[in-house]
Amino acid sequence: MISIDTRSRVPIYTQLEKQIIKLINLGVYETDSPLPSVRSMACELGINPNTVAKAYKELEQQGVVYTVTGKGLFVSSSDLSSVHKLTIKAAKSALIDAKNSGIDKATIVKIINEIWEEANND
Amino acid sequence: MISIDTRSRVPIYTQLEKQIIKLINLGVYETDSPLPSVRSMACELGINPNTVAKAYKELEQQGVVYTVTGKGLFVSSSDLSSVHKLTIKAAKSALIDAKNSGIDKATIVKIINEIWEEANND
Amino acid sequence: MISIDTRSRVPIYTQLEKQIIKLINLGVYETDSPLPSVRSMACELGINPNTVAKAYKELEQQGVVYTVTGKGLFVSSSDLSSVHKLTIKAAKSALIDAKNSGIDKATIVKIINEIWEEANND
Amino acid sequence: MISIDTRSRVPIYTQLEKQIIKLINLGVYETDSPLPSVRSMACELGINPNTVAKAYKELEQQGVVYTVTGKGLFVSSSDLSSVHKLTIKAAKSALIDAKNSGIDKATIVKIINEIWEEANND
DNA sequence: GTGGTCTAGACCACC
DNA sequence: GTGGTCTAGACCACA
Repeated sequence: MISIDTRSRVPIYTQLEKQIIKLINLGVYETDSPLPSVRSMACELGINPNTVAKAYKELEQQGVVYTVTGKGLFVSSSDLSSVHKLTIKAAKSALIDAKNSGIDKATIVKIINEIWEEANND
Repeated sequence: MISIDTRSRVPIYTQLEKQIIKLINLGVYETDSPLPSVRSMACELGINPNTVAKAYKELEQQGVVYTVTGKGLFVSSSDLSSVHKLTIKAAKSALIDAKNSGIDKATIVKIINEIWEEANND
Repeated sequence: MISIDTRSRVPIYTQLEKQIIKLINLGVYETDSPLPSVRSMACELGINPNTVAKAYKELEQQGVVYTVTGKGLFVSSSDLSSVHKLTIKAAKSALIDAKNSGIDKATIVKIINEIWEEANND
Repeated sequence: MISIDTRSRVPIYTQLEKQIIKLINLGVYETDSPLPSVRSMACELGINPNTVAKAYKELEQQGVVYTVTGKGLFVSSSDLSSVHKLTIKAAKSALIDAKNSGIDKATIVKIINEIWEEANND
């Protein structure tokens, strides 16, 4: 379910973080359920356990998950607000980038309408 | 006209690239007109000439500017569409992520209005 | 009477130790009276008996309780002064740090009042 | 100026963080001046550069220092408020610990008076 | 030169 | 079993 591109310039632990957040959003990892252990995740992805641990620790600092000593990492509840904040922050950053490139507001609004209209057809 | 934040995690040459593209959009740097020389730009911004050279080189690779040997760098007649496509693609991706997280369309629209309203004051 | 926060970074056995000391101070556990057995304590708190045993063992090493073979653990007649000395030493060290940082005495007094005022409601 | 106890149970990077904060408080590391580089600090203390990097990164997340890419780490200004917050937090934590151990408010107040009265004699 | 990332492998504390 | 810390050493991006 998680794919890592070791050749990408974006750090592996960052890729992991983003994909875990996505999976939490999609409900694959449920509130108060454990994430895969550092070792098993590392083994599955073929990367170093330290790298997984780094991603996990950052997620904990962001309030997305919490540690139970000796048991593992669990998805934090709190209405997923931490996750939402991160997602919104990322979107805002991309939009500011667009504005600074001189992209028209109308262009962006059009894109948004496209994205959310599809949802209405569900 | 160009401001560099040395404390930012965004590389200086990237900041420079983005701001030059913005200035071209605004018409400050006109088609077939020369950009400031590497040395003068570096001096003005108080940064290393190598850094300016790197930004210029990337802009040339993107087709935004072209070199005239012995004369300097000139703004290409290209409509920047290729550069914009990348930026738009990134923004779209972030927005789709937001939608998938269950974030409200209204929330996004509000953010967009915030970002572009500042621009209306120009 | 004892509450354990499994999510806390403070080890469970440490939480247990501190709360037992507090209860002895409050007179809930009286001198030469027995503490709950490892098993019953573990069961009541929903934690591992090994963890309770570890806390009990440390309390014994600190002289807070003593073992009567075959009967259990009893509250020592010690006045806890040795345990308190350690805590006071730690607090004093933190306060000196604060002073050296140029933090105002009033700020500290205010914090103390906040902390102990809650206690007055007991 | 910095001493590390590798045999202590408190992590090396935590010891480093605390001592750096102390040195900033004492004015040894001045605002907008660079900290020793990761490598030189590691060499001087006889520890691994990664460990130093970990301490530095945490300090940055706490807003105590900022990174200038390719240049190094610099002491953040902002009236040292970040540093103060950390120091106060540590003191508060120690005081709560003391209260929970059943230590009297009067005892603490006495300690505070001792500490700050010495200052008046300077 | 600087910090940042990653790996490999060791050891520890906690449960 | 779990996560946390530390080391040794490699490689990269940035200025």
